[in-house]
Amino acid sequence: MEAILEATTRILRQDGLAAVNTNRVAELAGVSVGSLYQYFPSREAILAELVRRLRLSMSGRLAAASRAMQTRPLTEAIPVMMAAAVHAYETEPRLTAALEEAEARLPRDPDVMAGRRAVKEAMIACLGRHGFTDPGEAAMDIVAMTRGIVMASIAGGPPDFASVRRRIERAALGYLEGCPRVGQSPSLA
Amino acid sequence: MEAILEATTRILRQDGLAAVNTNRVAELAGVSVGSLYQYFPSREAILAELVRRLRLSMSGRLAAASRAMQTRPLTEAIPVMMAAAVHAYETEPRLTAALEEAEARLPRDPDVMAGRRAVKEAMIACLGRHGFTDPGEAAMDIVAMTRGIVMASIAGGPPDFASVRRRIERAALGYLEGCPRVGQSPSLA
Amino acid sequence: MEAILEATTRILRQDGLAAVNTNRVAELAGVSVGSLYQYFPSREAILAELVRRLRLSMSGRLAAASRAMQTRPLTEAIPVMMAAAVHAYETEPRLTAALEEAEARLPRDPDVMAGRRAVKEAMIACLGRHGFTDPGEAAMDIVAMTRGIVMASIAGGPPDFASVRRRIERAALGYLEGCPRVGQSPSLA
Amino acid sequence: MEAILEATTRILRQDGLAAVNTNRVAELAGVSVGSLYQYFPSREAILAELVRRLRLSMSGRLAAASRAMQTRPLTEAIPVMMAAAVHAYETEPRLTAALEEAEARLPRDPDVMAGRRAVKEAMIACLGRHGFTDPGEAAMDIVAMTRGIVMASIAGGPPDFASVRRRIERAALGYLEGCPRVGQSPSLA
DNA sequence: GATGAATGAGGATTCATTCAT
DNA sequence: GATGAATGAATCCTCATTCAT
Repeated sequence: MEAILEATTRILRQDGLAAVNTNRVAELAGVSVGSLYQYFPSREAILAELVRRLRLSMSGRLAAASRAMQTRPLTEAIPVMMAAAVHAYETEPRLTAALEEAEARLPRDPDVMAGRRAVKEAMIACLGRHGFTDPGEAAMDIVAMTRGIVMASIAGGPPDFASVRRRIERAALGYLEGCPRVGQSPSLA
Repeated sequence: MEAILEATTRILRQDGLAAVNTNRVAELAGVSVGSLYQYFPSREAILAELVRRLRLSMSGRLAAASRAMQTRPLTEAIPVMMAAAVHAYETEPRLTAALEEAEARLPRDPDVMAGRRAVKEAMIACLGRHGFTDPGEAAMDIVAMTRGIVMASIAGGPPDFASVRRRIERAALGYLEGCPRVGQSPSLA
Repeated sequence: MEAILEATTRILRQDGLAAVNTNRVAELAGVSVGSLYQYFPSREAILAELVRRLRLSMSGRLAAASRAMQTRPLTEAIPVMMAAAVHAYETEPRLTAALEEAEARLPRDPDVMAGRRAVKEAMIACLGRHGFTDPGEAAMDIVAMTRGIVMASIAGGPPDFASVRRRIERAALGYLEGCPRVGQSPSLA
Repeated sequence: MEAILEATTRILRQDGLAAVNTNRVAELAGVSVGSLYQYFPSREAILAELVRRLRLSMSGRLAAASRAMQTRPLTEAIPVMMAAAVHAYETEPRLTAALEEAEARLPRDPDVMAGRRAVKEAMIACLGRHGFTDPGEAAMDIVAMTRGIVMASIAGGPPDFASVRRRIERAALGYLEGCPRVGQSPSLA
């Protein structure tokens, strides 16, 4: 079972979503197609599981960052949050992109939705502490901007992730600067 | 020929890229498969043509906006630019998303690349006029952020585009606020 | 009409029988498919006409050689006959091979059969004059051997036709040496 | 797998190469198209395997004949060699012709080339023992003549193979009579 | 007569899934 | 539980032929 997921991961990383077919996965995993179907009811189910794990690890990482930054000023928290958000893209760009592609094709999975929500919650928690009026909207946008910049950066071969992170921080902080807050101090710090 | 493109467009809009197959396109277009292949050498060619048209219209729209805003302050130019950039997503969210997916799968097409470059050039032209040190990077990031926010907004059903546009402007202006400029005035206006 | 045959010939020569399709022929001939079908009822008919012409030219050439050698000894006649038989392969190896392939696929055509018969008759006339008991059989075999050697020689790129001709003469004369004759002289000359 | 080859063989024998298509083969073999593709990667591969087997059996038969005739005079060896060379055409004329046609269309296969070479080598071994100056050329020509006569005999329905063999022997011996040899005796025996 | 757009049956190939062993 | 051979619907594409203009 782990072998099946591992094999799928490898194919996703190397040749993308379209190259994932049950026969190839089974062969690479060293099991038979029959066994594959014993553990997963369908090809989709394998991908769904992988997507679930990705979302879980992402949300876990962001939640941890959010907790760690609980008492820190925004200018310090945002870079840490952004690093957490970008982590998967940075370490596994092709795999992550392929899994996001898979996620888009798959029917809505509750666990995946929960993971996405958790990512947002972590951001919301972080932003809420700093008095933003609509932390949900801001969280969603920041995550979306981040994904946008990272995906575009990846598209042209492996990018300089230091630069990517710097620009993401700039985008996030810039965006937040324009967001309405209750009783805010003039600076974000 | 237009009928074929129209049929493909309809399928793309309704059921996404995976649902586009030559038989269905031909049927919906009211022609035979043979005729389809008389006008397009392959399934890919149909999609390529549609992608090309999308890129062309996008770049045209942005170039026009850039020209129109030539002498205006950034705070006025950015909203106009952003509206132009988002137009396709706003009017045809599912179709546009499907075509972007198609674009990713298709081999690099010179016209499409030119279209993409033109979009960036329009942004660069606009930003360059306001003294940004690296307008290319800023242009790429703003376009990427924009796409990110729009795609995320679309994902959960048809969004309130007025809100989307407002947030995109906020993101773009916020990002630019943090960008290095030569001899810049303290404000963006 | 000649243009159609000419175009077909060109395709046959360059890309072989499988590459002959009505659209390509029409295009290369500079006419429309419709016109093509005005002159020839089917794709096969075009090929049949070409095969017919090949057989006609072959039989004409051999008949002429046979007539010219009417009063000459076999050792002189055979080289001339062989040269005539091989002429088409020598000048148009690819085209001739392609047409023989076509002939094999086509339904028996009376004209083509007549041409084949005429080739045989020319050989028979030549051999009959020299007292062979079964000139028909000998003629058929000599023609067949000739084709065999030529086709095999051609298979490995353009051969040295001087050598090919010499070997064919050797084969033909050697074969005839072993054939029963009525009142034959001990030598073939 | 054997069933697939058997079905293909049957179609080849009955209706020739053009009639071989994967659907028909699968149906006649009593398997699904999917199964066919489990055993053979393509239509060509099926034909290639059949061609390979034909070449193998031909070369095996000729090599055996060559070995058996190692110490016998040419006049005795040639009939045996010719019988071996013609065997496939004699027992399966239509199938053999169809497979040779297939071979011509298929990309060069190393095994098939080896088989062809082996056929020639067997002839060369046999001829070399009798002092022919250029046994390679003679071998090629004799094989080619043989094929030529057999194919032509076959063309007009199933021939009298006793007669065919006799004529092939005559052709081979006659050809060899005219070939240069080192220190040869006046007769071929 | 000429045109060439339209037709659609036919053919090769893929791959998710099943099920007898 | 495991296996992997078998399935066949689905898909892309070709090309001989027709027929309205």
